[in-house]
Amino acid sequence: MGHGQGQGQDRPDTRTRIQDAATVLFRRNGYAGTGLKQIAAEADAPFGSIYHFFPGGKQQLTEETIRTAGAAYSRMVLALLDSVADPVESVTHAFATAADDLEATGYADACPIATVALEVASTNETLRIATADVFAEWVAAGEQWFARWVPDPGTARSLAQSLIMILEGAFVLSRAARDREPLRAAGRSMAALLRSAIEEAGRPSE
Amino acid sequence: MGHGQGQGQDRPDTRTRIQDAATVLFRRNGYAGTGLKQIAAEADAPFGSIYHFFPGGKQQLTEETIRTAGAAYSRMVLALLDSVADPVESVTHAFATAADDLEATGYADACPIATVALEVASTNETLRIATADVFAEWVAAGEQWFARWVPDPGTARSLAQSLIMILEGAFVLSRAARDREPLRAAGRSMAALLRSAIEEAGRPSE
DNA sequence: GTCTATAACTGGATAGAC
DNA sequence: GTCTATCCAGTTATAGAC
Repeated sequence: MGHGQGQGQDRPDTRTRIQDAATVLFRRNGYAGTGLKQIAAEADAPFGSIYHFFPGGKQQLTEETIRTAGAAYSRMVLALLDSVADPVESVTHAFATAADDLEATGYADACPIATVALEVASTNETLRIATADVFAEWVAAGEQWFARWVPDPGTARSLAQSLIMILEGAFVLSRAARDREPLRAAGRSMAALLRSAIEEAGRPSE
Repeated sequence: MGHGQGQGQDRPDTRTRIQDAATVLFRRNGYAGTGLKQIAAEADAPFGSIYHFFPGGKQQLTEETIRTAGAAYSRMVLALLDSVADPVESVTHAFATAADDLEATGYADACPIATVALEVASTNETLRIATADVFAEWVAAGEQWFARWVPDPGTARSLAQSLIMILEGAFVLSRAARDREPLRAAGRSMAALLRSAIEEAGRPSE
């Protein structure tokens, strides 16, 4: 090993730890509910390091967190959807997994950006656009995924939007009730929606 | 006119103004993002009146706001659903109205409790339960409404949950993008879901 | 019951030592 | 680059005059 960024301990660098801590805290406590001092403590980093790595302060840290966590979440969900061959079973399995994961984390780890998205929608234009960009990427990725089984692009897009929306809404209800049932019901509805769309595509001459 | 609560001006009493202001501000800026001083200013009430009428402070004010606004929103949506005879058209019309209302308010006035619900789900047990109670009442009311057209109670309940979830998720995406399209897509999906359920109920012997 | 002043604390942001 | 001390505006909450 040379010198420089060798840490002896096997942990990420300060900048990464700050961003990871911010991701966790924003997801659980929201934007206004999370303090920079709290982030520094959770990251085990000195307070000043936040402004060293993120000169734009809380807004810059939050924007990078939204975009990074949003992209990571998209990859995670797509990998989950690709782990099952049949599309309807795949959607059902994805919602069931989300329900179990949510319960396993004490109903804390749902969507990484939804709380912040609602908080900033009317209060911070820069962050609002960041959340909008993330959702737009999710819809585009979902549209590509559904296009494998539903030829009409408009239908595929509508299915992708619906999956994201019903998942987001289910997260709200499941977290509030501390109950997996809403997420499971969401999975059943999304499966039904996809099944109908595939059937519809099977008989185009109507 | 006698004496006592005659105000000369025709405006609600102080307590009501405080609660109304809190409803508006929580909906737009969230729980942590709204200060009591801001609420007092918006209500045109002295700061001390908040603690006079709500001795439990911010938490008590928020809890009463969640429950009151939640019940009012439920009545509003049900009245909207009852304004059209055909159930599928009714659902479509309700989502279209929500989309237009959201756009008309600068994408600010969506669900009155969703932002707060996500913020408090992991941080304040009293408020988390208040939001859960409101959502449970919404599901129960929706179940009764769908039961008029779908005999199976489980299906009616699932439809009610799905409507609320897809509406909540659509609010998140529409507010983030400042675009009515997600809410419109949500309306189409919910209409499709209901149509399938009604058809299913029409041929019970399968 | 109305309203003001202030206490006690936490927020984001900055300056500057090392 | 790391870390501490501090500033000032903001928060919730309370005390007490009127």
